[in-house]
Amino acid sequence: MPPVKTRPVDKFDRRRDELAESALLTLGEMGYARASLREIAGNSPFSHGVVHYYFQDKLELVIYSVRYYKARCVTRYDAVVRDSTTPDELIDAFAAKLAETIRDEAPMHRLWYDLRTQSMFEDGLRDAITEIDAALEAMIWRVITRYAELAGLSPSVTSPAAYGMLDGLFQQALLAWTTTGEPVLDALTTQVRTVLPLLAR
Amino acid sequence: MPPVKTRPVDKFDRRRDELAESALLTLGEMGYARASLREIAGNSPFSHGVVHYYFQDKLELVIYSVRYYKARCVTRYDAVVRDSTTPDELIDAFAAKLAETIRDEAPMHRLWYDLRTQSMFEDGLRDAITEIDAALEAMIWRVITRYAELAGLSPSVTSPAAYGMLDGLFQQALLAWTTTGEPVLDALTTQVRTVLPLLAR
DNA sequence: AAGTTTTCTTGACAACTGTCAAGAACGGGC
DNA sequence: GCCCGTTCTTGACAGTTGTCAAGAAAACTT
Repeated sequence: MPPVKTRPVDKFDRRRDELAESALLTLGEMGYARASLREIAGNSPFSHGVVHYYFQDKLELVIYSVRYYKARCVTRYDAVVRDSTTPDELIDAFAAKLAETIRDEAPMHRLWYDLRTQSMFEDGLRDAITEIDAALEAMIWRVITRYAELAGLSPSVTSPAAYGMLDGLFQQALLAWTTTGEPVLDALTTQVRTVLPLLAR
Repeated sequence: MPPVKTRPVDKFDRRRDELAESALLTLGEMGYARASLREIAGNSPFSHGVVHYYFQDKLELVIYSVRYYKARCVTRYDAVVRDSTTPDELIDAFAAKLAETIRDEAPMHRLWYDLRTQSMFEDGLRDAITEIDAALEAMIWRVITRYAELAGLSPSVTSPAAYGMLDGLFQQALLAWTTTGEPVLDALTTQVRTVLPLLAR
């Protein structure tokens, strides 16, 4: 029974985070299906058996890991929303951040899409994925409403629709990035500059 | 050496199609990673060993199968494009077809998204996926340009952008469909009615 | 009807998977 | 020093995987 209350409670949690960080490396490189626990542990300071000391099974590790990552993610554009003072400034900053995160964190993003897709096949993933997806939608909606506000307009689409469309563009860019590389990021930037104004009237 | 030229050339191809059809059943139900060749063969009139008589390996079977399915797919909206005489008629027919295919072929669609995502991890899938994706984009573009034409307008976004956005909405609806069921299709229909007019001006 | 080629099944292979139990190593309190 | 709970490693388990070879069955040719 690992999670006893003796000693610092977070010592245990800190190891979980450490495991999660290693797991994300491997998961982002190989994807959910091909990333075995031995491979994950191999890219960590620990041996493969330790996983079951800190997590009940592989699924719990994966869910914990993606939650651990996405927790930092959902505030990615908050500074942009806060600091922009004109519609165009917001668009440019938003588009730049989108491109930046594809460049810097592509493995994490493709892992996210992998897990989200797997959740259509595997029930155990569904709840966590649904929850994170809702947080991402809210994150995008903050950008949209702020844009509309700065432009003196109001959104022309619902929150889910705005998220769906922008997520589609982002995913498309991510896909192209893994094959084509850098140039697609300019295309993404251009697309966002064209599309965002359509989402408020 | 199976593919010899003796006898009807298509006898061989016909079996491949039959295998593909069975494979699609299992792949659509379990996803790419969890659908084993034994399971695939189990849902077919054949035994597991026959796969390697008609295909070099699992990847070739999967690629052949998804190509086999998508070949029928990329013309799905052509009748809509051809027969619609007003912008609103086109939108309604298009939205209805989108909802219909989610209802009727959800397993095939989630398989498609599964494979497209896996192509970011597995090089062997990349080429086939890229090719199919381009065909899907072209299919959507025919809808968009026809809509603009009927409305006496011209598209306000590029072909990739239009595909990315609509694909995002579709994927979102598919995801919600597997958890929520029927009601999400109305939402999709509404979204398309809102969004399509934004794509021409 | 016999022979030949195509088609399919069976059974095996090596590798890999998640899981778990037994015990070693480590840590701090006496 | 010793003890005891926590932490980690090692090695094994049962099951699954893609692949392939040997040969049975079927189809076709002559």
